[in-house]
Amino acid sequence: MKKTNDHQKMTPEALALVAERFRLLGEPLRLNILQKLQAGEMSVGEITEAVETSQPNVSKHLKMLQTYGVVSRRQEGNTVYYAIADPSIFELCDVVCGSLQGRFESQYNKMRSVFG
Amino acid sequence: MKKTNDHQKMTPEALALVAERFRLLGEPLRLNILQKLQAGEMSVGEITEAVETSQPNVSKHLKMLQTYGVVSRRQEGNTVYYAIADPSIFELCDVVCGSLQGRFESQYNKMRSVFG
DNA sequence: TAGTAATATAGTTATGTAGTTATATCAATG
DNA sequence: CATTGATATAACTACATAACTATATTACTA
Repeated sequence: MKKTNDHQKMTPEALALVAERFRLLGEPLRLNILQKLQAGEMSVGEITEAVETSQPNVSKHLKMLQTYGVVSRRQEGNTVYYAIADPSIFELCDVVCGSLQGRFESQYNKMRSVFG
Repeated sequence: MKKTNDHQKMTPEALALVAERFRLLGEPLRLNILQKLQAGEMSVGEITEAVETSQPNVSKHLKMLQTYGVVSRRQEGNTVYYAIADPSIFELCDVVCGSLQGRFESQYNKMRSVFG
């Protein structure tokens, strides 16, 4: 695992692709769907039941996620199963969670140093 | 460094916070600004010159980035300097870049296996 | 082949936000 | 204290998109 850190050389196109990926993950419902899928493959119906919105809405977001290669689609008879295709998204979530946690902790410590 | 993988237990609020962070990074101009700042602290004027848009637009995005704790703000006389406050964003970019690269490579290999 | 179930698409509305121009704030300087 | 320079805010426009309802597609089944 080597560090790259050569972002200075990112072309505008590459930058747009990265932004696109972030924007894809920047919707609570999509994150929610991905989170449910982390336990394993699910049908559209199951997903619709798990997250609380309409089935067409779920289908729309699933389509986006598939278009960008984040989930895979498998049809079996009448029902369609989606699954995580790119597990790196969970790595991303972990990093963000860590960052947010650190942020809240530092705010907490500031409060402690004032009140404690 | 331990693996968490307990996303099942994420509350809707936490999920919204994570999505918010992704959305913040999901704008090419903001990513561009952050990329420029990776070299070190810069004034608003310098940033405006580096990325190509109006100064008010830059100020607006800088404000968002600061609000969410991604950059810090330091005023010296008339000019204001911004700097990266949360380097984890570059880690995020690295992960995304790796994922995208893998995706293109696999498509490339598919093409090769068809045409080659 | 008619009917039903599962998923996808179309069309619409409402909301968010990126970018622009004009203006305000604020600090230095004459 | 008027002016200039640096940054921030306000008001606006244009566009993207999330969610909804209605409908279409597709596969199974009686």
